[in-house]
Amino acid sequence: MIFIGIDIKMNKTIRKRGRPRLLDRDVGLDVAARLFWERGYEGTSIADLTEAMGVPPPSLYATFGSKEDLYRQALDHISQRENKAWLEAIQGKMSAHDAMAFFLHDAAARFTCPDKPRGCMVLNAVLQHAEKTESVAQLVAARRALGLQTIKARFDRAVAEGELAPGTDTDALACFYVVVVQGMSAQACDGASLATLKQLADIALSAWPMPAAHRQKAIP
Amino acid sequence: MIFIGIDIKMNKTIRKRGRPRLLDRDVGLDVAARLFWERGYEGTSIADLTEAMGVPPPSLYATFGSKEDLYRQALDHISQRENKAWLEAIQGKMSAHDAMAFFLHDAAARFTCPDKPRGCMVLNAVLQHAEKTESVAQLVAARRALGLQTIKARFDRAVAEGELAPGTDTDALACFYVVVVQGMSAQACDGASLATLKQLADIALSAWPMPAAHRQKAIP
DNA sequence: TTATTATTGTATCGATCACTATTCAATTCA
DNA sequence: TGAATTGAATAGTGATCGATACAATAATAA
Repeated sequence: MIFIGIDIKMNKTIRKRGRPRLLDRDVGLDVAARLFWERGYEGTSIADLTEAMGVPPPSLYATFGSKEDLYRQALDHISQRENKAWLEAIQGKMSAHDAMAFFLHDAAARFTCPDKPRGCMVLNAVLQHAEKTESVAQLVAARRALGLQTIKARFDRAVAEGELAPGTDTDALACFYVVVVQGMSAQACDGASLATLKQLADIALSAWPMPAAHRQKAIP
Repeated sequence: MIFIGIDIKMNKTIRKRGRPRLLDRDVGLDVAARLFWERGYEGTSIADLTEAMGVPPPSLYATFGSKEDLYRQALDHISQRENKAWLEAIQGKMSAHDAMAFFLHDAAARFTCPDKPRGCMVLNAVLQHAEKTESVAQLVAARRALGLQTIKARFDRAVAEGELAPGTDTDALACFYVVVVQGMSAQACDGASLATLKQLADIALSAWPMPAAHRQKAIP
């Protein structure tokens, strides 16, 4: 007899009573995330999802709830995988400048990875949308806002640590780099190459504010 | 008797024989453009459009063809209005730097105009989409590519005129500024203020390449 | 075994999608 | 005036949308 169960909190197990599920949750989320990433929320139908997962609709609904619930879970699923590296860089010990350099170049690489959809699943998602998709739009917008806040917090730290001049407008600077990565995502969707994205990442980094001591007019 | 006709090429007029049309073409395009702009292509239904125009579906189809045709025409309609100012700036006599400054600040103003949808109708449109929307995606992608090409051409001119150093990577530089305006559009959709967009436009302009004579390391 | 429970598989549900066949009304031309 | 022409208005088309009702199936519990 094969024991199948799910560990929940301290060795406590729950044995399933009824017929076992055909659909593995993580596999389903991988499939869903890929489709949503590629086609967007409105562009992905339940039929697309069930076909790709190889299960009938009731299985999908039993496992994930509604289409919106599935989208939310797929976002969480992918975010954990995609945000890990740059989040550690941003919140780690390297300088804010180096962290942003890593952030942009890492994004360039991820946005053009051959075995994934182009661009970012979140950055350009549900910007234009039907009224009935408002709640989903707010969902992704909140994630974008979280990213912006994370970067601003790092810049605030850089000001506190003296890397950036006191009085630096960290809101605007954070928004600038989010705008850059957001535009990079869009350009990746339009087919921009890794090389192009890396070049413009460097251009964006050249806008890094100089310490006050070294500030001067560029053109005499 | 009231004469109603359409002037076509040199005073030649066409008198309509049948029942006059209820739907004015330009009014319909204004309505359609606004809806597509706000909700995107997939997020706007024919029912939305006919209701907003106040005409039944057959009138819409008689005037504009298909939904995709209408989208294309609405794009043309809006593009003429929205692109005029910055296109003249880019192709006019002012320096490439000043033209880009105008371009970005004009975009910031247009993307946050209170009586229009936020952001740009084209820049963030149909990036993620269903397979059946592929032709529409290519339509807007081609428009974005045209904008990119226009800016690159201006930078090439700036190199030829000596404003930019010989050997400047105009492709990457053009892509950078397109990325910035594209990200600005996305941030505008997310609610960024005019002031914020203008600030980050200035940051983006600070990445403008210095003439070779004045180039130096920013941090010792 | 028998009962209980949960999930699968099938066949949808009503609503909405883009789109149109048909009929009626309004205009011009002869 | 009457015929021809053209668009409006009604009422749909089949397809697809997200989501489910229902019954057969497969597991555990008693």
